[in-house]
Amino acid sequence: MTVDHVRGVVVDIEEPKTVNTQYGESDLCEVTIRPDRRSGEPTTVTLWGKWTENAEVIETGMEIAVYNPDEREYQGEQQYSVGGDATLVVQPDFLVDVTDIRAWVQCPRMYYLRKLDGADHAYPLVKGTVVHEVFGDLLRGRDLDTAIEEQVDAAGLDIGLLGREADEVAGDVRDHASAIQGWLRQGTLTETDGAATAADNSERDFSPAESEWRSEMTLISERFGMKGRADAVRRGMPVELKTGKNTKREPRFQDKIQATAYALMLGERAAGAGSAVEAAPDTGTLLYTKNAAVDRNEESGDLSPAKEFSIGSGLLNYVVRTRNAIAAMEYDSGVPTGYEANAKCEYCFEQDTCMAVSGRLDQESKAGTVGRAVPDEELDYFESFYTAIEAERRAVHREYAKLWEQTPEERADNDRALIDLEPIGRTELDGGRWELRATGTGAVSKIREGNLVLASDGDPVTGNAELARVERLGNEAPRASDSGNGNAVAEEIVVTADEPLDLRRLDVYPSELTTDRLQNALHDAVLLQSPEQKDVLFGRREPEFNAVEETFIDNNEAQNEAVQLAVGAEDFALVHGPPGTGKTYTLARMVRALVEGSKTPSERASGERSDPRDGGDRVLLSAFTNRAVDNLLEALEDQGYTDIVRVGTESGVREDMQKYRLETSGDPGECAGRLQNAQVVAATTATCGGSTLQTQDFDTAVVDEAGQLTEPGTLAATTLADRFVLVGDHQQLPPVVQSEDETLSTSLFERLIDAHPDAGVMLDRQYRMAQHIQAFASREFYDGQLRPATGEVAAQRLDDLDGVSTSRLPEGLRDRVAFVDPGGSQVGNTNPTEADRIAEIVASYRSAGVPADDIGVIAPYRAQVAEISKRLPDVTVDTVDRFQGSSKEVIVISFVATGTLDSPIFEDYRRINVALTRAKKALVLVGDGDALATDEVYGRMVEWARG
DNA sequence: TCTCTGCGTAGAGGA
Repeated sequence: MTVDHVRGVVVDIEEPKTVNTQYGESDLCEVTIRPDRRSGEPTTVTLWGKWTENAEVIETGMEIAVYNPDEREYQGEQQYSVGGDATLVVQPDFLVDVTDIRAWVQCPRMYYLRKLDGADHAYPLVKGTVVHEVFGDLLRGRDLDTAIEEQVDAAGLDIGLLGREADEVAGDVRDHASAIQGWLRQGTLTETDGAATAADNSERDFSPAESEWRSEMTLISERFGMKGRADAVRRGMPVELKTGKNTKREPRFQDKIQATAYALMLGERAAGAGSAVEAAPDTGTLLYTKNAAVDRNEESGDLSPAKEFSIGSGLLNYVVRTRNAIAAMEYDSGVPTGYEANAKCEYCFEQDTCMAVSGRLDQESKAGTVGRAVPDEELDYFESFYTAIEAERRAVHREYAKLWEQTPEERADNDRALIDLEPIGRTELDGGRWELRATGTGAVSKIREGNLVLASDGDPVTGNAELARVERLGNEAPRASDSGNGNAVAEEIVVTADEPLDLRRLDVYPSELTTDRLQNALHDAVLLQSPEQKDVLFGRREPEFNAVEETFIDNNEAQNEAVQLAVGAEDFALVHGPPGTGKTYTLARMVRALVEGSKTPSERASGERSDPRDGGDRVLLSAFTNRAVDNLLEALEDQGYTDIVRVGTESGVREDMQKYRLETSGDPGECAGRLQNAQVVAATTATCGGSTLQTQDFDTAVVDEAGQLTEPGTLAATTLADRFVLVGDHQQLPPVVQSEDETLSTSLFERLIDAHPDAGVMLDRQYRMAQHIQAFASREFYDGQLRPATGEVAAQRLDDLDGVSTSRLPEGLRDRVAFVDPGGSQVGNTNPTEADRIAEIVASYRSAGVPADDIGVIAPYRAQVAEISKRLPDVTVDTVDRFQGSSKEVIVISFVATGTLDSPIFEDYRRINVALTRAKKALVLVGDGDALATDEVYGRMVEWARG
């Protein structure tokens, strides 16, 4: 029997050796694996020829897979060898980007520098991007002039930030685009059978046949652990557009490698279970548009920018071996050592960065080093965070595995996808995008409106798949066919995408963007910040403050002190804001004080005031979520401050804050000017880590909800400013971290507040909860220091609401805090009996006159949230995590668990702190009293609630 | 094995 592949964990590797075979001398290396699909008997895999190069980087413990192996039985044992048509894949679960393979081929150092340093804002990049967009438009049959005009307009902000003019860029783009168009016409001519003439191929009727061309194809390979996006595919063959100059006759090697990688993945799609190498297209095309642009201007002969090259098994396997080298190097996810370089450094444009990074990290490098190494504690810090971020990257890679799960059980368990959708239509939108519609089954998934998803015709890996944005996940009335079971709700699903397809499945698109930005923030903070700025981060110096006498808020001492501290801070200030303490109001007041203040803290301390337009701080306002950023803007607006620019995506920014949103398209000077002249810039931390805001700097960064941010996440904002203010509550939810690594789960806010308690102020008066509701949280989480701000706050009750009478409530719900044990039992992550009871409880409050809008239901699991929502369509029902930051008059909490509390969700007590402190006037806990009593803290909570 | 938001995706070029 032959198998299409073997896969397993490496348990032993022999030294490579050279042997004589019937074909002459050959290298071989024997690797022993413990296969994961067999009984666990060790199996020998022999690597032949060039595959032995990979043997040098393979370590025991790594996983390898061999496709189409030569198989033979030797002394009763199955043996496999990699040579001929077989392919070796090292660490198949580590997904390597095609552009990373390209970088590695240039120089392995380049691969690491890209990862650490991120992209800079450079004209060739912006121009290249615009040309690529125009290329895509031409393939979609659009008119050249319109395409250029629109795409240059779309890049307005980037062009403006580089100080360029639209006309100038349009001219440059036209040179490239004309070359493409000329070549496209030429191609159409030679391939159109006889009849066509040059005249027939006028601009007007030129339109590449749909079947022949496919632009911008997303490719994800399970088999090769590789992903990327091809510029275009023509008759199944990859076409890559290069806007750089290449004066050589031959295509550049790294460009060939890039196109070959796409060819390999196209081969995998074509091959089915067969050999991807054999099925791969045999030709690749590289379009060097600058050559043609130069030729045209010089009126020299060759107008064709295209260089074709043949793709053979040698090149395809080289791509796989390079990919393997990267995956193996990433196995221990260590900081690059500096020894990776194997290219010529002499002409390298990254030489300066390369030497600087090596110098800072105290490494040797072939290119040499500059600068002094950062202190040991910083090296340790860098290393531990680098490793932790890479562990997060691994977690993202594991999410990709969901894309190729195929068994019905796996698919049913997959809450990262919406499957079995029924396509109901598509519409072409302005600008060439498509709106795709389908009806869904109402299944529970992580996918939400606004998310970026992979939309497909049913199979996201081998089928037709496109990145898409979820526009609507609306519920409709149940379809007639669903009326029997009563709980399946058909929903209309609307997405937008670049290309049309039959919408049958949506998958969460696992993006490494966050990990990339965290890595960049770490690099910027440790390797680029000045030693003085880093002193306070590494505990070498206490943060300094100037005394500020001015009163900013006159009815709340702690709030006033917080603003004074922030205004007087030379390095940083910390504001600890427990639930309902007016954190957002204080923050807005603080931002106004910073903006109005004079330039230096010492000047501020002496009370001098200069013209706010040129004297005040330039402030960066940031938070982890778009919602938190928009809440801050709302508070600023409420206080009459509107000199704000909000940077972010259209789908991320709340409707009423769109008026502040920075337009990224339009007149370059206007776009850039708006950003550059803004006194207050607001954006999520992820956006702060992006290239747009990297062009900006600020006097003060103010970061809200800082307790929810990882340390590098916070640094993405703080590295853009001279000093920073962190506002948050480390007794509420910590950052969400997917990997086991604990390094990222403590926020910078928490670390600094522990290390420098004097640099922080705790807001201790809360304006939200009745006395009895806040009592438990105050005692358990805030040392009893959290108090109601006024007697009115303390004494508030439901009867205060118009038309509400608690006398109409059942006995057990009349107290401000109640506990209900409905019986029932946990089913998966739901508890239907509890959901029923919660629906009854909510109905009681409704009968007593409480509007639906004043009631909120909180559950630990999404599945239970869905269960309750079905019964209460008019009431806000959500997870604890998503309820953080808001509040309701009445809160009902579902605990789901029965018997024991063994789910990890109950381990972090901060989650219950958040849930309990959402209520203003009434709080009902619904759960299994016995299960809750098994834990000390939950036990005390039940005691308190039973009152 | 539970919580989950971000980001125009990835790639755009320089010598």
